[in-house]
Amino acid sequence: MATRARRAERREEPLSRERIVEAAIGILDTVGEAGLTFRVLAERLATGPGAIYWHVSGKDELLGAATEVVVAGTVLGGDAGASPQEATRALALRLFDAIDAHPWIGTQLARSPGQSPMLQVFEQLGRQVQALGVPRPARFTAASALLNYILGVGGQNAANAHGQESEKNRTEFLDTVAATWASLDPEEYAFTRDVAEQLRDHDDRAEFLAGIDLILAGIAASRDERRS
Amino acid sequence: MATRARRAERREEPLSRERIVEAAIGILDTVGEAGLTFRVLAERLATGPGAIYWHVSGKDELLGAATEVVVAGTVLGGDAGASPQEATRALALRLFDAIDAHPWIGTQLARSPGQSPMLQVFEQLGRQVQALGVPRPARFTAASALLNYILGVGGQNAANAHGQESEKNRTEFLDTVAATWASLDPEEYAFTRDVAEQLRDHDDRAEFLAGIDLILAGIAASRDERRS
DNA sequence: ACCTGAACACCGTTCAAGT
DNA sequence: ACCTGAACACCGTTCAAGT
Repeated sequence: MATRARRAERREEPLSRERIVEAAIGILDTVGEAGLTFRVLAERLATGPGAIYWHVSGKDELLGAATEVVVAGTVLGGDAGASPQEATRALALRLFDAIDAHPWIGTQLARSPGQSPMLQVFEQLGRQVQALGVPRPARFTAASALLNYILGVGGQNAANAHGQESEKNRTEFLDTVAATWASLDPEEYAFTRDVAEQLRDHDDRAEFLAGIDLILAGIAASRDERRS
Repeated sequence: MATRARRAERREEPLSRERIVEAAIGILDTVGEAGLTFRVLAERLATGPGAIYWHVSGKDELLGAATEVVVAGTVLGGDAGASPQEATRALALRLFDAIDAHPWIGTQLARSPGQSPMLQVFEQLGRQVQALGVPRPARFTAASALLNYILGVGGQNAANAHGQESEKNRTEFLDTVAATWASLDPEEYAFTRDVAEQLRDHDDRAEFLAGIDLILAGIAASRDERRS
């Protein structure tokens, strides 16, 4: 019996790059990066592992394609009437939320240097930097600083495996970290101990945004200094 | 014949956590992260894979320990007479160079959230932030911004697999990227195309430092704003 | 053209057996 | 206490064979 006929019987669509990437995203979001296996993916798609290789060259491309889909969906769509500062903050927050919802892109974004997903982010950041009035030679540095900061936070979020959904686990987690920090060697970790207390009512999102604002302030300061 | 006697005959030291971590660093530096295998590591140590598990709980701990050794060696040792700005820049540069020499710590640093290596960096950055005169409640944000930026750049350096040692390959690589950027869709990638030319004489280290300066400028601006 | 699934060449990790 | 190395349970990827 032909494959097509069997699929039709089970009311399944034929295999396609798009369906494969979609299924991969589903697995990544639910089971995490370590859970994405060609065998698991093949099972979910009701086929064998080899079939996937007809549509996708390997795991790297698959992860890249998955990242591209998610990033493309979050990078665009800013408010047209917003100021450059507001637009930058909004873009950064959209990326933060995307990484929060799909922690694996935090790892993946950093791994695709000149690749499409990172370039998409860089492009949008660069446009805002330009709109901020940064002179041409300083734009690359400003956009890169924003990008690298976002990538850094993204990597942290991915590493922290934000899997602990509930708010309770969240505060529990922060309490544990705060307690650990407070118990560090007083001489070796004087600063860390000193700020440990602040960690208990810590809002990742707000903290992320505060970092963006710091860089934006630096951009503004450098720009104004040049003018005078 | 006892193991000890055999080792003595071959003039080998006995296995130890320290020797294992040292050997792992050697492999990581030469063959890269993918080249570090328990079988390869065991061969280099003239033993079986299982022996390593007596001294180290697993691969994660091994990578963590290797990162800790390298980071501990680079985080300390700043000039005592330097200003906080200079000290911050020097610390950041030391980290940049360490990541450049051992690209794998770029990946690894990001993966150890509350772990020792990251905390060591955070602590040193925090001390400089404090020395910069940043008020207490703003210190955490400032230190985090610096840290996340450094982690972001580190991840990029690791991804770019700076393996291409020679200077020639370096400029060749930049030329290729610049050419790729210049050929992007003019509407979709207007900004990236515009800055592509700057990429040809691009100094990673200087660019990294410029980003640090941007954040330092932001920190100074925020601090002074609060004062007035 | 597209799919199947056994097979290959690897992993990290375990563990009975040795010294 | 420490080491050995075969064995286990996985990987990503390939490929002859099918439809």
